[in-house]
Amino acid sequence: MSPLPTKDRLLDSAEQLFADRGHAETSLRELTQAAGCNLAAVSYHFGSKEALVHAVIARRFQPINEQRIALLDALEAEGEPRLEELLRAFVEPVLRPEGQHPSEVTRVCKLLMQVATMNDELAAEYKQLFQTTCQRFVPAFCRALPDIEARTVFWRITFMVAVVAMSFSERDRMEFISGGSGSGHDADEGLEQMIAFLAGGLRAEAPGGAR
Amino acid sequence: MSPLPTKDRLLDSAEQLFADRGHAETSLRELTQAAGCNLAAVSYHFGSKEALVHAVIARRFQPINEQRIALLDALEAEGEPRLEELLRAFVEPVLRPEGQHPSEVTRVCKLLMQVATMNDELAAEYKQLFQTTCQRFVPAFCRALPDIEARTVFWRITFMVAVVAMSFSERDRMEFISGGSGSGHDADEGLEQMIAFLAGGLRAEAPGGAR
DNA sequence: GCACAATTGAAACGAACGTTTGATTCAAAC
DNA sequence: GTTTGAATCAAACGTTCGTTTCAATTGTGC
Repeated sequence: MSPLPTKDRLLDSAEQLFADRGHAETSLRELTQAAGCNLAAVSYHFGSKEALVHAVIARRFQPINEQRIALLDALEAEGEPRLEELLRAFVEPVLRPEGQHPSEVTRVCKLLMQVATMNDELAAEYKQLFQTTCQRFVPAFCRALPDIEARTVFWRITFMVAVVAMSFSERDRMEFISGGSGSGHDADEGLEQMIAFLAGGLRAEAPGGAR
Repeated sequence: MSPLPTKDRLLDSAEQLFADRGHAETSLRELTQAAGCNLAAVSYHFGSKEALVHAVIARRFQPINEQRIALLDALEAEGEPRLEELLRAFVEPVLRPEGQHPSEVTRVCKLLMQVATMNDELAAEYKQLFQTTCQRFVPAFCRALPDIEARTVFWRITFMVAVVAMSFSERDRMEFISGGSGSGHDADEGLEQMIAFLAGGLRAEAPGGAR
């Protein structure tokens, strides 16, 4: 009937439900029912609900950051990367992850948002998954923007993180914004639009000069 | 002892706790204890926990959007506003709300994020609070960016919304990004940095041309 | 065919949840 | 001084939660 083992079905159902309504509002009973397995399977395979949450998050975020680092390595092997190349290496693993269906992008971005919103002691553990990415990309962005002082670059990377995490966390936000006349369902177009937007923002005239 | 009436103390404590860990993970027992009142006070003054959540959100978001519309009215009374002026009218009510302590900015942005993450049928009700703002600002941004086609402007407004809602939702994100060497605790500087970044992104060369 | 470990199943556990109840307090109106 | 209505309180309600238990089932090496 179900080709996947119980552990994977649990991860899949949990990801879906956690992204849709948050882990706090998802009970193990509806989760295990969606996965087609017994309630006790969560304790058996993961130990606790909290451990399942962690497994769901790590399963998605680790590959994203590994892919980011790999792309950055490839870029830096050929010299100093241009800003747009850096942006592509940073954004593409989220918006066009390898071997993954585009319909999963919204789900992953919802998880990203929820982790960013967390304030528990748990959150620190999840955010550590992004530490290496930060340590590698922040200096690279600074080098790609030599005319902009570091403090301004830090601000703008903060803004960039918000764009990457939140823009695709809801399929219909662009439809709401445009009043129904435009929908942002094309992930490839969204990627190019996002890179262009971020490049413009990162390279913008420093505040004070622009007024 | 406590100068504020129970209803207001409940709203204040609820806002604080909802922002910190989310409404689903906040029990009415700890909430009423923080507010220094009885457990039944929530039912008495609001009817239900859900109604309290709604009251907390509406109390912050309604003034923000009213202030946005008022600023936009003032701008358009003097002709066609420039892009930076539009941005200021859109961002300032969030980052520098009138008669409010700057320490509350983070709290409000956390609420903004959580509403953006919601997928319940409730969420639609909350997002309706932003409908008028959308209907007024989106055409204004399109007029301020005559060289950029509407579809691209819609994408970029989506990105802008992410920046405004999420960038200040955590006090220490910039510190994490900068590796500890920079902190984004100055709301005034953040406002100017954000406007400059958004202006650059909104005016950027259209995707495809920039490659 | 048998022993054995891994996995699944139904049922129950205590704890915590949102809500309701009914008595009590308290200040203003008459 | 009495009445009245709003506000607060402690206590209990039924439900749902995550977790545990232990028997039943399954698959595998011998």
